[in-house]
Amino acid sequence: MSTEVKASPRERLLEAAATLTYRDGVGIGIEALCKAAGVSKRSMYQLFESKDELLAASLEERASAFVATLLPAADDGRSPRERILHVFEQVELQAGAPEFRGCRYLAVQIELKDQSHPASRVAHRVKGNLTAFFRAEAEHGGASDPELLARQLSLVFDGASARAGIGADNLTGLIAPTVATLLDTAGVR
Amino acid sequence: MSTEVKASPRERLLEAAATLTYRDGVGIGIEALCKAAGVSKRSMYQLFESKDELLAASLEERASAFVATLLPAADDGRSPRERILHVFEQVELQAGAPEFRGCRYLAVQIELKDQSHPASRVAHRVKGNLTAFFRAEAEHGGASDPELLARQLSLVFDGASARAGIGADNLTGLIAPTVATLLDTAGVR
DNA sequence: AGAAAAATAAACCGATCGGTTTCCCGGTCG
DNA sequence: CGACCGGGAAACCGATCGGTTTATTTTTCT
Repeated sequence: MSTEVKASPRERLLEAAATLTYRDGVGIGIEALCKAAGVSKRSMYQLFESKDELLAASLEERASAFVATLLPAADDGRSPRERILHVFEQVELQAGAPEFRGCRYLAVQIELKDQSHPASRVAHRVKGNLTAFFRAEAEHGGASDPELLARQLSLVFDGASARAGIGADNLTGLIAPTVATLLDTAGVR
Repeated sequence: MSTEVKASPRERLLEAAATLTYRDGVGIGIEALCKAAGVSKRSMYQLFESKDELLAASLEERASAFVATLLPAADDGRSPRERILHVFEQVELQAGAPEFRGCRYLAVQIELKDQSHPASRVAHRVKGNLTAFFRAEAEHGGASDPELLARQLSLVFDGASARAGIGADNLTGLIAPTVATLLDTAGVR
């Protein structure tokens, strides 16, 4: 029993940053982050250049969990249509949790406004990857216009998670028929 | 020519608040708002109880312009389908402007996170009104499930403006076919 | 045990936050 | 003229911001 019974300061900081910025916004203070992580500011600034970099790194680290949670396994036997629907089933599932606040990557970009901010860049990349997944599946599924379908699905993804995040809609019975309609129209059976 | 050659301090404050919070976020300082409005903090705090109330009031005031810009005239001769499409044409138009940053009401709610914040409540109401418009038109247009269609359209509205606002998509050729697909499926010709 | 390295807590920095108060100037009255 | 008064400029308040530094403790290594 030698391997990592406890998380490293770095991991704890990334975790705290991800959790607290998601709940309270990027305006959360460094002091609060360090306190939550049980790490001194001094150590934090040896591990990260700045708050901006910590924020960007925490989004980066969460990216793998993001895709792991949403995307289906790379080679499961299911059809492109089923694989796409799987993503939205996961969104609806997450939206049920009371602490759900929408897609963190969208929220960070909206809060920061500055597209050149390191964290905004990470967020932009992660969202680009999701769109790329949709496009690949759309192509594989024989969509009439894979690029269009991918953009439509990304739009629905962001719209759904945003509206659920602000409590404007609980998504029940909304996502599945909407996505199905788009898939049908695109010719993805 | 006696009526309002210049805006009142109150109007200037509301305008400055709307402009600056839209560009820089709700974290913008009171000092900057007052400076931009050409009003002293002293006067500002005589006109508004707090920053929160100023923010809420500025959103409230912008609400009429919001609906005036997006919604068609109440009694133009067009069909429900055309009236719904009109809204999204306006969104696509606005998204072309370089300073466009997505729907301000959605942004405010995401930034504040607190749903009980006065400004969040105003935002929630305004968005509810838009959904109500969609629902009314959906009913009038004979949609098979007006409530579902209204939620779908709201979802597309928020998704589209959010993604355009963060520079993830320029919406060109995206909204019209998407909305048309939803309208078709709902049976709104 | 004792030197060396690392990590902590906390003081500190200048700047800014939302909000209050003081001061002072320019009008408008009697 | 002189008393008044609204409002602007700016000082001021305690709190917090991101970030640095000091001093002390804890850990590690020999």
